[in-house]
Amino acid sequence: MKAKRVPRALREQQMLDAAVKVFSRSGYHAASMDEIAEECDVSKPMLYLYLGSKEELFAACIRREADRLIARFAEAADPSLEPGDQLFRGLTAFFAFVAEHRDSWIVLYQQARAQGEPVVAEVAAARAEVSGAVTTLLRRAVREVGGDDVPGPRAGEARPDRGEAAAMAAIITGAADALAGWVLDTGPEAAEESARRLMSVIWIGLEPRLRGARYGG
Amino acid sequence: MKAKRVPRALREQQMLDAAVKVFSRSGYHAASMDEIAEECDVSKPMLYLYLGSKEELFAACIRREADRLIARFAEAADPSLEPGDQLFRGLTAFFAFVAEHRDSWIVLYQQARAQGEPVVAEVAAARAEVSGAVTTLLRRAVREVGGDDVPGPRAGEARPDRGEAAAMAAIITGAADALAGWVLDTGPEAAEESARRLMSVIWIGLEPRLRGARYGG
Amino acid sequence: MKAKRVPRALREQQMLDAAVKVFSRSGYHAASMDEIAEECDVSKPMLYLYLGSKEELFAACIRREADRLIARFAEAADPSLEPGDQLFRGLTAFFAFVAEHRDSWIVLYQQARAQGEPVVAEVAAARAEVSGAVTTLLRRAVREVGGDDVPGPRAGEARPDRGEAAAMAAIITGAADALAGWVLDTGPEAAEESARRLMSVIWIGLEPRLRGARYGG
Amino acid sequence: MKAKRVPRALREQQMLDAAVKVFSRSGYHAASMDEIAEECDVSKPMLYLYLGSKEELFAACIRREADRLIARFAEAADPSLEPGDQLFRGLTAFFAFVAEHRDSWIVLYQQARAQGEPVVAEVAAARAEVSGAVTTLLRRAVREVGGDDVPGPRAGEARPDRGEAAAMAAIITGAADALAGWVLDTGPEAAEESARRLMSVIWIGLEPRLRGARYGG
DNA sequence: TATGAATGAGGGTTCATTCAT
DNA sequence: CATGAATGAACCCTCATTCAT
Repeated sequence: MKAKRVPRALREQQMLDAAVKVFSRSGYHAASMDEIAEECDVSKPMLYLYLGSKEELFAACIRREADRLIARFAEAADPSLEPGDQLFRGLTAFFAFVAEHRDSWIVLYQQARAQGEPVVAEVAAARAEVSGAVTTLLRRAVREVGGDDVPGPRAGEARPDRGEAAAMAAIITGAADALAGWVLDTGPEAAEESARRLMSVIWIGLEPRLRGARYGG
Repeated sequence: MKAKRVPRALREQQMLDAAVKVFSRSGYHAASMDEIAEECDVSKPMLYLYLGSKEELFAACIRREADRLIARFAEAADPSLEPGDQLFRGLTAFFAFVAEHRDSWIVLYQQARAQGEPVVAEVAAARAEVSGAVTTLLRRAVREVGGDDVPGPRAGEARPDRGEAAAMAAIITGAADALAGWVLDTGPEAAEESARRLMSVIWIGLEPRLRGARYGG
Repeated sequence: MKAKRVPRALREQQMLDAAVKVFSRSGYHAASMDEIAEECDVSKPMLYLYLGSKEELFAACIRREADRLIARFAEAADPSLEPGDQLFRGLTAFFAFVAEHRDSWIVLYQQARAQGEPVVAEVAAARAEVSGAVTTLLRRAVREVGGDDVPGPRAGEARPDRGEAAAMAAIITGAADALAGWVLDTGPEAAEESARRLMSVIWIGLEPRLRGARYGG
Repeated sequence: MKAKRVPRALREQQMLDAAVKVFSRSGYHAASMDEIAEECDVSKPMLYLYLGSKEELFAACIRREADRLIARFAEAADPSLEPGDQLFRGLTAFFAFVAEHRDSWIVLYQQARAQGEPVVAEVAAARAEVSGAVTTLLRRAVREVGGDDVPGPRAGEARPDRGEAAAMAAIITGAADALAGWVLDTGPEAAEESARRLMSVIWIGLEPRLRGARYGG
């Protein structure tokens, strides 16, 4: 109860920790500033002094956790590897992150996606960054595999275009997201195992796809 | 002010329509009963008289929309077809539903997943029903493809077990979910096209997978 | 559900019955017109058509039950008896009434006394009528016992004046009231027994009092 | 608008003061939290922050006022006195309390008795404590007067039993209650005068009664 | 005679946010 | 650096009451 003097930088981290915990537990709207303040043993005025407002606080959470996640993914997906391995390692890092930072992931993916208006922007940006990394990876894969420039899929030609890379990235991140949720609900398993599960479904199909193969040929 | 007499059964549908619209726009918590009442030109007491409470109203929305979606999917995924076609038609129906009932889908998938506690159950149930249909489909596919009984993947054997069918269903619905979101953000395209996109990624890989092939050998 | 045509006079009684039941159960404010309408299987508009408003409905209840109670008391307290017997019989009738018409009594005494403003008048009037009967009885007793005219108690003289008769009536009705409540809480006993209990406390003291004896005198 | 800083302990008392005033004026149900908040120049959230809810606020009022009343009574009814004096002094204290704390008494006795369900418990408990004090006093009186053990009144024997002591306590408190109301309605008089009035009716009869005399015996 | 459909108004409760210390 | 005290604004819900049939 007696508030020990704590330097600002540290306090802010404690606040973000508490906020992530509470946001993940109750969702953005249902979470209350009282709850968060209590969780980190600080009075509400401090919260406002340091983080500005509920919305800004939430945005700060999103930013910090997204940065952490992206760092993990980027670090693992060494660009010197070939695309398949890159993706596999990246996904492994992702599942490891989810297991370690359960709350962070819940806020990023489950809670955040939903809200109306004010909050959406932050999360959309964070998510875009993540799937942007995957998109980049896929584009490189296409180039390496196919060689020449890539026309759209609609015109009858086979190889995927830029837009389609984004669609695939959406599919992959969505699938990873869902699988992470499934693992969290079902019981833990090694991050590598989850990554392999996912790769087994998508990559075997994705590789030929990158060469132009399509379902319904 | 208006007070046009409308029979109960009809009014309830109007109310659900309005509620779906508002919930999809603002999310469960941010949506207010006033907003919903205004949206369907009815006073709040009528909402409460017919639908009971905000929570019950939300549950009724979820139920109605989930039933619609499941009906569409089930109707399309004719069990007499072979598994690949079944899934393709089912997904096509799904994407068509999302395009037609944008709000319904948003409530079911985007808004619903997030909330803390009270609402989650309804949505979880609805989602379970959907991915349950896919799981069933995959199990049948495994049987048809593999012939004999199916051991687990952890023990070193190759073919996916029952739990893994659920994981795959999660992956597929998650991927479909994400792709639907991408289509909604990016601009419309034919439902068949989206389904083909998705099948191109997952089915080409899934079929060998059903026979026991795995990534990373 | 199908409303059988019922003549107005009868319906009104049914409504009052239901209202008494509900008012006694929940109190004036907490009772809702819906509850009452449902209790007597009639639609709310009928309630309003016949009884006017919640307040009027309550007043009608009070009036009817108070009249019943007063009739019982008056009938029993035969003025040809001597005062002690008169009171004893009156009280016996009162306790019998309470036992038979539990709800009526609760509304009259427990619920009714409390409310703020609008309702109070009706109840005050009814109660005044009851204790008025007792006051009359006591005045006659004083006359019979004492003979001559009665000065006030403040001037040093002994015999009770008119005001004091009212005070005594208040004491007696209050005591009867409390004892009735006690009996209701504790378990039933014969009305005569209750009356005797009460008389044993008050009358033995009251009789000398009527002659001018006082405590601390 | 005002926002004068007042320490919590004090504010709580102000709130209880205001609440007692308003509850006594309008009754539990009819009283609104807005009214109470306005009465003590505080915003509603403060009320809720400090006292929890309307029900808890009411309970707190009851508790505080009941404690005050009981303290007054107990302090006056010095157990070293003989029973009659004890009761006389206790009643005097009671009537003094009623005159001084009109609202408190109204809440305790008039308003509180009535309500449906939630509130009843608190008041019942408080009232039980009061008449418990009287019961104790009567029991001691019985012992002092009668000497030996006390059988029930139903079996033909004369002296009152334990249950009957409670009945008598109910009678006495009910009578005091009623007389207090009468005094409040009629105009003030000295507390001693009221107590003497009441003793004159009940004690002269009660004393013989304690020895076994009965009406109609 | 009888009712399903409808509402204005208000009550209890909570929340994000800010002073004054 | 830190907080207890305070509030405007909403939100969910319910009620007494009335049309239109």
